[in-house]
Amino acid sequence: MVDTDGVRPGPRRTLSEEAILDAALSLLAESGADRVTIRGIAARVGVAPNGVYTYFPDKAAVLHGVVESILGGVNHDRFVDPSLPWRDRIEALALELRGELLAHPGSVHLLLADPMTGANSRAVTDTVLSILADAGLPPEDAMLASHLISVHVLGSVALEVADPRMSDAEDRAARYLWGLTRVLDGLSTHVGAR
Amino acid sequence: MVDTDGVRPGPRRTLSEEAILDAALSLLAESGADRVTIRGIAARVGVAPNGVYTYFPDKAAVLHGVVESILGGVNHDRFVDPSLPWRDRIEALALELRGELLAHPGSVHLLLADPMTGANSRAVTDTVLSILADAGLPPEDAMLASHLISVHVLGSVALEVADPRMSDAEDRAARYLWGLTRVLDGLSTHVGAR
DNA sequence: ACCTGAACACCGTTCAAGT
DNA sequence: ACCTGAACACCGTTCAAGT
Repeated sequence: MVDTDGVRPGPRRTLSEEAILDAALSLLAESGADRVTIRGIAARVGVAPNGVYTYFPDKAAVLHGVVESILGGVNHDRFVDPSLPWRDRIEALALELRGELLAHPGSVHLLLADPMTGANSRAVTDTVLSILADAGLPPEDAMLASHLISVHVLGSVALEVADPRMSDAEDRAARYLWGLTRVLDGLSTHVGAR
Repeated sequence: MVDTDGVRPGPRRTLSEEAILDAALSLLAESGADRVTIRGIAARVGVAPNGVYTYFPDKAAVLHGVVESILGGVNHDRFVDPSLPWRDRIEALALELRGELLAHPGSVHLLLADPMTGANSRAVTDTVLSILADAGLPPEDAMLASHLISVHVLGSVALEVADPRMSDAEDRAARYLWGLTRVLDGLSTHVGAR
């Protein structure tokens, strides 16, 4: 899950990349995105503030690792079965991603600010692209459709996290699905007219 | 445009809410969202760092004002003509909003983090709702559709600003329109099936 | 190679004081 | 009422030093 190549024993390596990311994730879950701080992480893993820089070059790299770690929790096997209708597969993946992002409030904003440049991010995109290819979309349209789905997932969750006005969780889930259905309808029309 | 009620003369009011917001906007345009700083604004308008707090209670209020100021630049008159096809009107408004947001890089993230709680934000939403009502959508569906369109506009621009991989501006605009067309197709299907 | 103490250049915000 | 100086409690990051 986590990139750990280049790790060679030095004098007492008390930590690991993963330990730092775990600390960052728990900070994210407990206190929100703006409390994910190099100094907070260092305190949680029991090291001086600058000790973190042995494992990551800067804060952006840590946040990148956090995003990758979250996206690593997605199990792709459940969406690759090509015998299922492509819309059901996209819908299931979109629901899974929403759940993963909502489980870590603040992670959406990290993804929106530093998008899609990691191995696990690409893996999700590749899964979407393969489903769309199964649906009969030519590669160029599949790219556009994949981007559209990313926009919907990330945009929806970002607004959902930020806006406390719609208090009922079930209503928010229904709204998410309603929008996703419109998007998939629009894509279906395009597939039918290809 | 800017909320200026409650302004009464005191001993030498050297500034105004608007002057502070203008400073914030220029900072946003020049240096990006994370450089929009209370201290930076204060320096630009020639006041001590805490002088800003005479005009705004905290930084969040300043950012809120910035968002409102940006959204105040949208001229709604061009989208209210009900004789035009509703899809064209939504499309024109969505393009206008994208332009406004791209003109101030970083503003999207402000909107995604503090959404829709100001007068100008509501004005944009109301315009969308009235267009959708003209299209024949019942109020409940119009709310869902309006939210879907917000998600698309904000999500698209956020990813566009953050991701420098697609370098050609024309390609990015085409991608935006492609996605918007799918969304509007999905809504058209729903309108037709009502 | 790894970790630390100390420092640098920043933040947002508060508070007492001056006018 | 408005503005300031000073301070508080933070940031990310660097650098020289210790092991």
